Amino acid sequence: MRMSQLYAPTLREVPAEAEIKSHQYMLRAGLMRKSTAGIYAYLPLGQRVLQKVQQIVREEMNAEGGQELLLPILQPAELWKETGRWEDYGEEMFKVKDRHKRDFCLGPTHEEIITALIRSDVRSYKQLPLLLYQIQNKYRDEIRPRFGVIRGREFVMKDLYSFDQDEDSLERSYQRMYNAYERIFRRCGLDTVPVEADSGAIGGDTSHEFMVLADSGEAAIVHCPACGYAANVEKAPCPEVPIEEGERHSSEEVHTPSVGTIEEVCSFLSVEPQQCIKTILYMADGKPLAVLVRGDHTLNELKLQKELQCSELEMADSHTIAEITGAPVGFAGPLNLPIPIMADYAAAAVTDAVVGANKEDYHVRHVSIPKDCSLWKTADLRECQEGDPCPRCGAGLDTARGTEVGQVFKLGTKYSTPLQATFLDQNGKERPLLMGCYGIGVSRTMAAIIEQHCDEDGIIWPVSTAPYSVTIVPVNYKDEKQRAAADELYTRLEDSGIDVLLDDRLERPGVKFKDADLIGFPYRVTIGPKSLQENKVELTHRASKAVELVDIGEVVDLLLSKLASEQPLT
RNA sequence: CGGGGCGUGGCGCAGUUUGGCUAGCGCGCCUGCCUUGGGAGCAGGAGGCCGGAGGUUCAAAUCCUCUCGCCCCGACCA
Repeated sequence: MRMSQLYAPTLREVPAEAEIKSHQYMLRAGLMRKSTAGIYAYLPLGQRVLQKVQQIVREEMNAEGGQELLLPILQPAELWKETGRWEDYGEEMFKVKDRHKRDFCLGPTHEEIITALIRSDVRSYKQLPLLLYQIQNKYRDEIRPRFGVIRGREFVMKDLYSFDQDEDSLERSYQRMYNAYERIFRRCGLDTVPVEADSGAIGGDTSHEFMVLADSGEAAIVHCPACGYAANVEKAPCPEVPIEEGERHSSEEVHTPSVGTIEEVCSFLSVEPQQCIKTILYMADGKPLAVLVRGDHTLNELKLQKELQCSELEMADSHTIAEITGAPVGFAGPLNLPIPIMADYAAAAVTDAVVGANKEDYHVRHVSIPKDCSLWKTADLRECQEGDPCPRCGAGLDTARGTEVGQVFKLGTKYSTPLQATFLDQNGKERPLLMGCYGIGVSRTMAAIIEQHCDEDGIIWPVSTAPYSVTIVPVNYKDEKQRAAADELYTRLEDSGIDVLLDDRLERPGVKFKDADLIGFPYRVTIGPKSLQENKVELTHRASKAVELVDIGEVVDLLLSKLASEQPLT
């Protein structure tokens, strides 16, 4: 490809809307443009990268026996109603109506549609295991699209669905995918960490997320430096805390005028946050409930929801809080509350606590939660945090942030049962299929690669995902000698199968160098007047900035070997 | 949805508080000259219903009302 023909509009200035590097560079390097919030058009360079990532995904999926197919994006509501997810997915689903007023959605994922597809055609254990996948656009009406393509409303995703006859077989499918994911991300040049994860709206029991560690990441994870355990904070369990016999104080009400938050209470009463108890009121399936968490802890709604087994859970509004506690927000407490009280293990063990008094501008101190409160139940309800004991080995956990690029789930029969996807086993007995699903956010992966591979000048593509591996930059394309050398080298590189871009623009060299660095081609061949007299060209490695003078006749072979050695083997 | 902010040529912004002449600046774009090893220089030029709709006024980018969009923080998620 010739740069003069390529539609790659680069920007000198950083678009105001882009906060993080990957977003800025994707816009500046001309990889994509925004259409509307969370929706992007991919320009030729971006599309090439996307295709490279997809190709890696394809190869690894195929290597594990996956078969690619293409599924509808526009999906009928009926299927989603059968699994209950028409409601469960809620506001996040793009819903549309056709001219007959029938309900459809733009598929946020494809479990329903693929299960419905295979249920009529898969009848026997002899057809199993079956691994089917698709790479296509998915739609989620995110509350807040963010970070460019990292959290878009339209995005490219690969999903593979596995169908097995028993748990052992499902476990094998799961392992194959897990291993394939490690290979895929390695080939993309990504450093990922697999973490134990909650399965959220997709469902199922076992799940791992593949995280790219980044400060800009939206997910918080904990990991153990001692044994290697790693999990999403939503998932990591916190231990039960033994209740110790503390010194018995008699509780007393204290006047705490307009002292609402934990910080205010602590400084006002000179106590530590560990001694304060947050009383949070929730509505679970319409019924009120109070939850106690220690002041230095964060409630984990996922854990709470699981413990309650409710389908709808939301914090009570200020009106409800006032009605139940008799006090404005900020003064709720567990004493004499007319609703069930659940306590996190750690909160339930506090024997000298400060709690809200259910009375405006009053708190109560020296409260023993185990003795003075009538708790309905105690459970693990808080988010794991730095320093908490590792659930496997007990060592102190570290925290980090990450962007999720892939997730694998064992779904079991969550979809096959309601959708009646069954097969006949060896004994002629009808059984539901055991399913797994395995997603990779392809467009998000592209952004994650940039996050991990960039510097002040721009992107530094790994060879495996670079839009072009090599760019040829003649310092002055008007100069006949340089032009002839550039053209010839361009042809030879193309002939040898290298993705090469010739910057034949009549721009000044600085402009071309800047663009080359910004777009991030792994190698740049500079053809300049001085070295050309000795039949040499400069070969610059984008990542290391190392420059070597190479005999023009040897460039192709040298590049071929360099490119090959940089592609991670599988 | 709650809180904050922003909509002015392709990009980045000024002008809005305190209404007033042909609405500016930098970058990019076009033409010519010149230049060619890190986003050159000179000259000329194109391009803007000031997000939209109402209103106030002799006069609105500027004031008022409504509306649409975008960005950031939070609650949700791959």
